[in-house]
Amino acid sequence: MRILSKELKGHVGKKVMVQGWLHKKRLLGGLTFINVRDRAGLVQIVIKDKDEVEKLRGLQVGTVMKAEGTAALEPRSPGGVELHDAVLEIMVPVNEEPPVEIDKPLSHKPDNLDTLFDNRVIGLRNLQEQKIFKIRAAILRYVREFLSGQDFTEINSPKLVAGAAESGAEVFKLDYFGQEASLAQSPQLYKQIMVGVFERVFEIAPAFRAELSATTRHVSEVTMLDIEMGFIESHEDVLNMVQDMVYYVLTNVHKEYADELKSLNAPELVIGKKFPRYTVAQIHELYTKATGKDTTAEKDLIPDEEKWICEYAKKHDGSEAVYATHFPKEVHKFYQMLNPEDDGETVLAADLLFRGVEIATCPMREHNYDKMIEQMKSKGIDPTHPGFSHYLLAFKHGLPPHGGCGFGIDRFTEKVAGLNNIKEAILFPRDINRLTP
RNA sequence: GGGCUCGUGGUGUAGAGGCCUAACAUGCCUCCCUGUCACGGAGGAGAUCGCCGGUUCGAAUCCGGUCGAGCCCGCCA
Repeated sequence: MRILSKELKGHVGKKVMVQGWLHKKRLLGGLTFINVRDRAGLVQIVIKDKDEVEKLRGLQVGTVMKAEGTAALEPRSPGGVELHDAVLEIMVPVNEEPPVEIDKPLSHKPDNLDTLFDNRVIGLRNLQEQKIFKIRAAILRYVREFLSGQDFTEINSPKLVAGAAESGAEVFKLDYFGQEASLAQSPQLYKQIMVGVFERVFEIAPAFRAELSATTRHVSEVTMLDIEMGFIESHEDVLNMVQDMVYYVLTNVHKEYADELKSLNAPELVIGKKFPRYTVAQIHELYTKATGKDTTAEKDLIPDEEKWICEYAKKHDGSEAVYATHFPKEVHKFYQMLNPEDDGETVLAADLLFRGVEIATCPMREHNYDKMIEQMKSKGIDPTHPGFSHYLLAFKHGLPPHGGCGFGIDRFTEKVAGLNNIKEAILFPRDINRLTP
């Protein structure tokens, strides 16, 4: 029976068998140490028998192998336990040396990202790379845990959709059996429709953006966490729900993956249960005063302001997460609710910023059918388009006040792990000039 | 779409007109080594310096073009 590297200490003195990939060889003459990697980590195997060592001659890192030996307590061993008197069996010999090294950190310098991704298939076996994606998986696990605990139902909406675009982003067009279709750039319309079914829904899925953006925070295929919640009393309910979720995820991930985050040089987490909130106008004002660069005429936040306000909130409020609220109506989407408190000058939408980038947009939706039609028309959108007619049907037949968020999992993982480029947090990133591997 | 920057063995870097017959680290190969954990030691293979053209007695190095990549802005999330 196979046991895992982490289970070795429970079998001290017993004969055990491990399987995994050859990770490292250290030949000291009469004594050989090898590390074998399995899904739980590394196991050190000590070999004295010359014939056993000889089995590894010419074989490279990545060789799939089996080792049977005695688990022995050994304080000089990395994990305190190691395998002695091992008999090796090569399951899949590997003769080619790996294109990148897997036992020391790979370069994440901007100039080397191309090589990093070209060699991604093997590079992901690197223990440091693995940590990033273990953390990403934990983020998703805690998101699901939190939302399930709040009675949200996880849904899957179609990614092949009829032409219409629900936001300003460019879409990938494709031929759908002769009909014009596109890849979904957001599940926005479907998650709102599903509020009419389950009240509270969320989806974790790819969204496709055909923007010609080449920055450290844009990719063509993103993983979005989309949440929508019905029967809210105010925009505050949305902001609080997302805030509580982010707090839950961050604190748990930092507890479970403290060692990994440290070894990735991720920054210390600075956060409280309540995230500070600043209006867009306040941010413009504070930024202009602090930097001398006048942004008060801007509608949206400029990237440098997003960075700046996060630094400010970290120092001033002890929080690396901060809400930018009260976006001017000029940047609003037709499905977002205008703020009744200022006659619709601003929109009930807020951006969640974390460590300098926008992580999520958290608006309240317009749920009144007639107002929706009106807002669509004012944005030049045809409500009778097949991409919208079904959507509007849900409103006609009753949607409660609702709101939610579109939350970028890739950006969030990037920032949690202390990375500098969204692509480093994606297994196989897609951007304007990368479609492989 | 606009601006700026970078392409040197598999990988990461140094070299910035002649010292380059291109250096260092790591990885790989051979040998030595019984507690390594970035093992150590000795030796070896591996790059026409992205590509094309130009300037020059002489180009990895300067210039032009081209291809590839990165970063910022815009757009967007």
